[in-house]
Amino acid sequence: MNTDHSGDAVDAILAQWRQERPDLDVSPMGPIGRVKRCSALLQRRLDATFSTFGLTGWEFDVLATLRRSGAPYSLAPTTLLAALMVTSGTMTHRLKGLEGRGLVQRFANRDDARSLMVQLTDAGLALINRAVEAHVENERRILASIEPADLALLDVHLSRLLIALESGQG
Amino acid sequence: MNTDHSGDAVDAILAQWRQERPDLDVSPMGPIGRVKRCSALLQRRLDATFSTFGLTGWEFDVLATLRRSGAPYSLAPTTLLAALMVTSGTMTHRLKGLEGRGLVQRFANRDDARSLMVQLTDAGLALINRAVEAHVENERRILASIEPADLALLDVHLSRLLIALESGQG
DNA sequence: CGTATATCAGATAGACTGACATTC
DNA sequence: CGAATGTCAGTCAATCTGATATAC
Repeated sequence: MNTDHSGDAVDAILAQWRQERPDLDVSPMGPIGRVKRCSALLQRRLDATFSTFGLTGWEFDVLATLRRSGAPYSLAPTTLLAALMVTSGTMTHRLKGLEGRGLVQRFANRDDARSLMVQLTDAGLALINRAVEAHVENERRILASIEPADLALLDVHLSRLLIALESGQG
Repeated sequence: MNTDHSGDAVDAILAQWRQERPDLDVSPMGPIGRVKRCSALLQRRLDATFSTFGLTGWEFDVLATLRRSGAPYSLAPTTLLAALMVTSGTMTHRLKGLEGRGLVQRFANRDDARSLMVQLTDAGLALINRAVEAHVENERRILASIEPADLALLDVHLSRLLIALESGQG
C-alpha cells in the first residue's frame, strides 16, 4: 500500500502524515508544500546569479522595478515599497545602501515637496541591464528540463492560484 | 506562447519588461515569478494560523517534523537540520527555544554518545496535534475557490518542477 | 588520527516599530 | 486640522560562521 508516485520530497511528507494522522485529509498540503519548497530552491539558484553582480535578491528587485518602469527609471519610495511589499523604514534603509553604492540617486519631487523620486544612476542602469540578461538566461536554464507544454500548463494553473491569493479569498 | 491570462501581478511585470527589453525573451519569469509570489502570499496566510497557537512558521515546522516521524516523536538534531535545511548552529538555537517553552526535550542517545535525541513533550505533542488540524483546514480554505481538476493539474506540474529542482538540474 | 555531532559566542543582515518633521 | 511622505534611531528575530569539546 505504497503511494509513491515519481516521488518528490513532499510526497514523502504526505505519506508520513497519512500514516500518522489518517483522520486528516492532508491533500491541501501537496500543492502548498510544493510551492513553498520550489520557491526556496529557486531562490537559491537565482541568488547565485545575482551575487555574480554583487547583488542580493532584494537589491536586484529594487533596481529591476526601477528599470522596468521605463525612462527616466524613476519612482517614488512609496511606489517602490508597495511594489516590493515592505515597510517605509525598510525601504529607506534599502535605498540608503543603494545610494551609497552609487546605483540610485534621490531627488526632490517638484510636484510634491513631501515626496522624493528615486532614480537609477548610469551605473545602476548599466548594472541592472546586464544583471537582468543573466537572470533570464539563468531562469531559462533552470526550466530547460521541463517540457514546454508542461511549463505552459504549470504557468496557467499557477496564475489561477495567484489570482485567488491576490483577491484575498479564503 | 501566449501568456495572456486574466491578469495577475506577474502579467503586469512581464508586460513592462516586454516594453522595455523587447530583445529579451522574459517568458521564464512567468512561472518563476508566480511561484515566488504565491509562496510569499501563502506564507502570510499560514503564519496567521500558526500565530493563534503561539507558533511561528519555523517552530511549526520543527514540531511537525517530529510529529510526523511517528512515535516516540524523536529525531536527532542532525536529522532535523537536514530536513529543514538550516545549519547546526541555527538548529541548536531553535531547539533551545522550544525546549525552554517545554515543547521538546533533549536526551542523550544511547547508541552514540556524540548525539542527542530531540523528543516532543506531552505538551508539544498536544500542541502540534491541534495546530496541524487547524493548519490543514486553513490550507483547504485557501484553496477552496480553485476547481478540484485545476488543483490536481497544478499539483502534478508543480511536482515535475520540484523534481527538476531537487535533482539539481540546470 | 581524521570525521561527525552538537553547542556556544559573536557577528551579521534584514526587517520592523514608533516618533518625528514636513507638506498636502 | 487630519492624512500622507519619508527619515531615523532603536530594537528584534533569525540566521550564519568559526571555535570548541566530545565521541566515534
